[in-house]
Amino acid sequence: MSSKESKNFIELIIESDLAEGKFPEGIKTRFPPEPNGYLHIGHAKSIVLNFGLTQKYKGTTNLRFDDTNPETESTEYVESIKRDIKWLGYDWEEREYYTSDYFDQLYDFATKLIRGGLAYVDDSNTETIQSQKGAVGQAGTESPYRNRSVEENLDLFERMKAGEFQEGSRVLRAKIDMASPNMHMRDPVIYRIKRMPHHRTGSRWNIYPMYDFAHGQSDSIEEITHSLCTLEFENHRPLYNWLIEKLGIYPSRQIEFARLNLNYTVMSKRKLLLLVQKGLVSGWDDPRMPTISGMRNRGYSPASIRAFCERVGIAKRDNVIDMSLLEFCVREDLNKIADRRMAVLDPVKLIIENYPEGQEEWLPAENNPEDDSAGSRELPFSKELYIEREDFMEDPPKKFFRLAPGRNVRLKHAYILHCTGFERDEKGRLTEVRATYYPDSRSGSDISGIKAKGTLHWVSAKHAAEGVVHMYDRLFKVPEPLADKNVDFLEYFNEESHRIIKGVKLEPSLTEAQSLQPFQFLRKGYFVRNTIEHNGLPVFNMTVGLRDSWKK
RNA sequence: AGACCCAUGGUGUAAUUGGCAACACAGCAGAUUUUGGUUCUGUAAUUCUAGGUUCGAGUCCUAGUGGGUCUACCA
Repeated sequence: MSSKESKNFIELIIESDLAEGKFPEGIKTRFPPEPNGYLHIGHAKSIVLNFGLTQKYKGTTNLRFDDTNPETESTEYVESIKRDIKWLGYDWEEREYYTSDYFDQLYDFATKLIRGGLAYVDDSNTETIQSQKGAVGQAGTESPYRNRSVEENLDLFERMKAGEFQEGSRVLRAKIDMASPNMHMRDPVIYRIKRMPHHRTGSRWNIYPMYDFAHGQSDSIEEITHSLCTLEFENHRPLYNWLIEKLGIYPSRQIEFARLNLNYTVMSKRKLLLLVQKGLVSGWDDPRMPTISGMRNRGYSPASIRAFCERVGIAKRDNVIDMSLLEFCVREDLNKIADRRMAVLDPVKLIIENYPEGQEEWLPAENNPEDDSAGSRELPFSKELYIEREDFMEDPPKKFFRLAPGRNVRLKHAYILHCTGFERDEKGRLTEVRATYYPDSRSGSDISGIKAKGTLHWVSAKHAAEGVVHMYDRLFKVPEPLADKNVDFLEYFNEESHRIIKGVKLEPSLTEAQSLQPFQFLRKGYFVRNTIEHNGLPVFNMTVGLRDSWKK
């Protein structure tokens, strides 16, 4: 593929493992989402990493739903997650697993710990357990229930499972070290009572394992060789390893990397949820959201997201990626695959004075200059056209290449024009531009010898289709809305992040566009057909603008 | 201020593991262009600080500084 052969630290670890002959059967990774929300670009980084690694080296990646908290999880999320992963272009084949499928094994693991004197049932309430936890620089105190007999613990745990106790009345704790400088080792809770139906196991269970007693064990059950997670789990690793060691199960290895942050947006599920709940966005799949579903509606291609995730790299230091890198990746891909079309977003009438009344001709136009196989289409041309309001200036600066009195300009795929005049209404608003055309300057057969500095896009007034365009901008007004802990990030919400433009003039072929089909609107940017219409009119979402090196 | 982790141009990520600090994005300048797009060329800008080891340190050691994570019956 590319010539750069630089490896990230995880690849280095894997290569060294492989060199030692550790995994003759190949490596195994997993992508372990909790089905309690939608996937975002940060998850995409993890998906691309996990699946990418097993594609590059030999191996397999499991999809595992980490569903140990029935309170927040649902099959609706399971479905959306599966859809997003597939859309990104990854296939977990038959390896679709659920932590809830391991509940029996996990229960056995817990009893094994109890029998080994390494876990105990604690009758203390939440507050007591919290206060006994101690503080960062100071040891905790041991629970009075810490030294119950194995028999009593077994009996109590069995009855917790049987549903004999109320929620919150008892927990199972690992017996480790209340004085450990690592808070996670101070007798962590590993099972809690929850009388609540689970999306897969129904009401079969009254107790559910905690993350620390489910994730690592599931990795082990699946014989995951490299369990990749984000930095905040670094402090959990000693516990992860302790449990594997005491249980004597497959030694999966946890490796942490820095999560993805993007400027001008937020990445946490909780904060994204807040935007939805406050009605600041239309939903999880709003095109402004950094969710996979939002980006899909925005028109980002799977290939561009994958390319982006590969370019950001994998390391352990906190990072904030420039939105411009994402936009670059999107343009890079769309430039190659998006058919060109013409659409006038802010139309003003252009009259070609010397073009015969009633005449029309159909001009050939290539669909994509970057791809000959994309073919061409025909564009209707006539005496009255629409051009972009901003493409005319009465008194232009020297570097303005567009229409102005007395100036020439090329109409893309058509003729060269000479601007002869314009009209404004009483409020000074431009209502019409007038010009003459050079009949022998037609694109492809230009023998006029006239040169024009600029080229404009246009749409024939008579043939134009009407449409609606949704313009999008960054979600927040500042690069790092979370940087100042004294300011609520919602205060930085960009009220102008969504703008609806009506009365857009579209070239006729655009009415046949497929839902989510990407286009480049010439000189404007990349757009996709929205999945829904607006009063019967086609709607297009702006994905990203074209790079614009014309600064005034 | 207990433990753990991190520190390389504006932003990210590399550096054959101790041997001339590079790649991408962004910026700037120019060429090409029937999209002010694409493409191409050029350009500026980098090893947190102080010691130490070494012929040689971005890399190893010590201390400091700065930042992150951790005290949920969430994951």
